[in-house]
Amino acid sequence: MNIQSQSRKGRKFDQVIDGARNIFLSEGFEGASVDVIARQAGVSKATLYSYFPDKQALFMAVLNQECDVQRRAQMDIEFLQRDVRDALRHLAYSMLEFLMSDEGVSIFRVCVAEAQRFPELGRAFYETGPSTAMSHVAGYLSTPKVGTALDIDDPRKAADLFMKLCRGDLMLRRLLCVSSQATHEEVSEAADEVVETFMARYRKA
Amino acid sequence: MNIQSQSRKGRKFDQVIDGARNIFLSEGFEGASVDVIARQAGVSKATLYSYFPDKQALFMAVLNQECDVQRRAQMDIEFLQRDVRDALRHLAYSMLEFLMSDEGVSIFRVCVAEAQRFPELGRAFYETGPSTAMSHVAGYLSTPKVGTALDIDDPRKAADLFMKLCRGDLMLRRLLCVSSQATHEEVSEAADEVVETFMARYRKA
DNA sequence: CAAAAACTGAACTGATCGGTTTACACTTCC
DNA sequence: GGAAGTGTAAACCGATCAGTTCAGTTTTTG
Repeated sequence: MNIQSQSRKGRKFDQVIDGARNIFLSEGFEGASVDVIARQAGVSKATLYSYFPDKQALFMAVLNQECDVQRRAQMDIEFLQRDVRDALRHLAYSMLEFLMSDEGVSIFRVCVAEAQRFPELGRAFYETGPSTAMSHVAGYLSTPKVGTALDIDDPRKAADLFMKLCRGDLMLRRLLCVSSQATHEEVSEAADEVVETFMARYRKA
Repeated sequence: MNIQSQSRKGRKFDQVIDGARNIFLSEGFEGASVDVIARQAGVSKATLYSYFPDKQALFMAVLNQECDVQRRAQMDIEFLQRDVRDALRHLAYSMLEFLMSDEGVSIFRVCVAEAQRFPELGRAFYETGPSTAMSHVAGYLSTPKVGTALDIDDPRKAADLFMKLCRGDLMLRRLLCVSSQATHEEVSEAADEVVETFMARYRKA
């Protein structure tokens, strides 16, 4: 796929990352064995170790890439044009869709689990994920258009509220494997509730 | 301490549980070695295995006990008497104090991390922890006294909102080891914000 | 086509894992 | 004081772990 990585790092680099992601995200760091990763990647263990000095480096490489994915998956631009309520609804919906997806849940789970063991990891995840998402939301909430509809004094605090509203019981149940993937209806309903509460908090006096 | 467990299960039962809790909560299931647990507990490995058939049973025993602690740590009763705003503030503060404590963070971290590997665990934690807490809050929000101050149609949904408001950026940063334990001022300020937003959402029309 | 580079499979190392066994010591209680 | 019950330390087991080595095969490249 990636020409640069193929020429610089060998033909099977992407395979290794993909296999490692699958295993790490479902088994965690300690739970994932290098032999299993190599088998899943369709690659010999020697090849794997020609790319990465050790298991920990491979782990960090996988999660750094996942953080980038997360960052790139952020909001489309055209929603800015819409009516404020519609824009917020769209924002809440797409955020919930990501948070509730298999990938979103897995990344979060692993990062929380290993944050103590790998201090850089927790910080990197927080900054590329929740923190930049919050900044984007705060940026949108600072636009004049939003100012005409809502009375927001502290956009960062307001953005924090918006994110909080997205992380409700639905997500908690997902994280703890109490319920499986939510339906689109549930997500949509949750998004409605997010917007309703948010606008109630910041409506013009 | 516990006479029953001493007589039934041997003198060092509580030591084993305590040591195991320390190690499991900081290292996770896979990361914790039985030898280290035994050393931490000040007990021989043979003794440990005379109490528990295997590592997994010990793990579940520790976390079942922790779930009980969590349940018992729930709200005092006398706050019901107060002014609604004060009561909610007290509720938010004590909930935040627990969520942000070393113990609260550790339990949550481990349960999220191992929920996939131990399906019963995630459910048990959810039900003894967040779910019963939410029920208690919902119960309070259904009282006539609250009804005079707020216009709540769906107490469970309102309780979910209340919990959501408690799990904000502050807790996320704690979970991901971005920042260490919060000051009482930060917690107190966060509790104020919880109440303000909650009452704005459900104030009488 | 030939040399260089990438990859393979399998054997291997030394360490650690969960769990068992053994031979011995300390309490407790009749 | 002598069992019976409880705990200990350390050796031990087979399995698995992360990581290395190597002789040989495949792919790329010029």
